[in-house]
Amino acid sequence: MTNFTKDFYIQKDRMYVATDCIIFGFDSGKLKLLIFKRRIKPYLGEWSLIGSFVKLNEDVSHAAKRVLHEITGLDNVFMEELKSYGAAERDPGFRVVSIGQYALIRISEYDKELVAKHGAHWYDLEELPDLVLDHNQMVKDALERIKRKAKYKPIGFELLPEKFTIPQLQQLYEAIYQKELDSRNFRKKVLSLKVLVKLEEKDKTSSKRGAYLYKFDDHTYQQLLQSGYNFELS
Amino acid sequence: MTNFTKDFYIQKDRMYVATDCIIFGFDSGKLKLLIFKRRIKPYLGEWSLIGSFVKLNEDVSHAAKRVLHEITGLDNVFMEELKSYGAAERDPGFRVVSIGQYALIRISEYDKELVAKHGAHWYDLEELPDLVLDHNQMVKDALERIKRKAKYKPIGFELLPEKFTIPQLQQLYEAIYQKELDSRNFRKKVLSLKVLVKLEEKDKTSSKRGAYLYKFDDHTYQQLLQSGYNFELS
DNA sequence: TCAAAAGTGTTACAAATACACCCATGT
DNA sequence: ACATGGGTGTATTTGTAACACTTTTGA
Repeated sequence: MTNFTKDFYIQKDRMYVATDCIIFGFDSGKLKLLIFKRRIKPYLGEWSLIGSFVKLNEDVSHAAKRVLHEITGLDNVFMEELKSYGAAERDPGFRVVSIGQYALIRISEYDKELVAKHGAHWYDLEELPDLVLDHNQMVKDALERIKRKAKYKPIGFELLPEKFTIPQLQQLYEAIYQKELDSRNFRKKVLSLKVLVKLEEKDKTSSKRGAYLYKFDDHTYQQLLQSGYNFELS
Repeated sequence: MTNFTKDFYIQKDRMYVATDCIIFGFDSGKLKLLIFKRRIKPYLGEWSLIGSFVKLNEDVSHAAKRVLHEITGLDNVFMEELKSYGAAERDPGFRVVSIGQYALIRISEYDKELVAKHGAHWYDLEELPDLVLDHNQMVKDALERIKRKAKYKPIGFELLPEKFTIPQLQQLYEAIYQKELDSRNFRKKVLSLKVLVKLEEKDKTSSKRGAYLYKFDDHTYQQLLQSGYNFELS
């Protein structure tokens, strides 16, 4: 690198870049969020999303995955950038630009010990406490994103166990859209998409009769995508 | 701020934060992009999006507006965050996280002298040259965003003059969706949305008969939005 | 036997698509 | 008078929304 080039960068302002994870789960018919009580200053004792500063030699997306892994023990989780939070005064400590990333995890699979160790808790979305900084706004933005995205991408399945029942799936979409759906229409539509595989097994945890379990068939879904198909579910 | 707090930040990595603007226009039935030939190192002489480093005391969104104003003379332009580009090695000079922002401008309104002064040019989207760094990817991502967004938000009007004809509007949507639309169906649908005001004037630049000019009625649109309306145009 | 959730079809309505001709005007 | 783009209507298909009863089974 020439001196000229070096000068070009050297005179600019450098700042912290962080990433905050908005981690969603789904349990007992409700959307949940994983937040934690901060054990260090600043904001000791306050509720916060899970985040981290991005290291100089680390991709932003990697930082988010690292954080998520540290706290849940999970890898290969659905995670996507939400947006950046770049107001100059958002963090009174020092200038920090944060990249919000939302993750959808199967709530049954996370490492409970690890979560407890970090002082993290699953909260009902409706009963969220105040979070530090602009973290409540991040949650709100993430929810809206999920609501919209669920209409054209099968992201719902990321929140369910690998095997799930149609009523569970419906509950999930009702939680996301925050409105009730007609079970006949929902079943008709979701099955017409042809991306569910019906299993022989039944799940009897929520009824005596039991409901058939299904699996999401990602392979078929990918084929549909390539043939110009547009997933849609409302 | 306590010493503890200071320490908390001080030991972290600081990096440059930049913003790059993907500036779209629409002219002669085609989508255009405003790019410029760099006049300073690094990448002297190469084509690039317009961008800037974010200053320590400046909102990220403000930096983007500043850049856009510097180069086009325009304020109050539709601009929205696209996503961040945060790969560790994306800029070989030094670690730079860039926030991509896309803007839709009325191509008739920009300051031509200013644009020329900065070495900027409007390029047909299909004939874009290679751009520096990951800028081509940014353009691709922005186009996809616009394609999707145009289906549920009336962003198209940001690219047209205040007064426009239905055929112009259709051409625009054909350029965005990259497919031809049926003029009868298009007209029917767009008029059914009730957000266009028909004027008495005609535009005769593209036909002898002339086509009626319309204006977008943002007031009515805002009312529709609040009553739970969902703009849709395909 | 009864309570509780699972599963199933049909009809009415709305929206999307496909499709072809006349109109107005400047040259 | 003719070439060019502007403007209009209808029929068909497709998808969405509304709606109620029977089935299964554990307690």
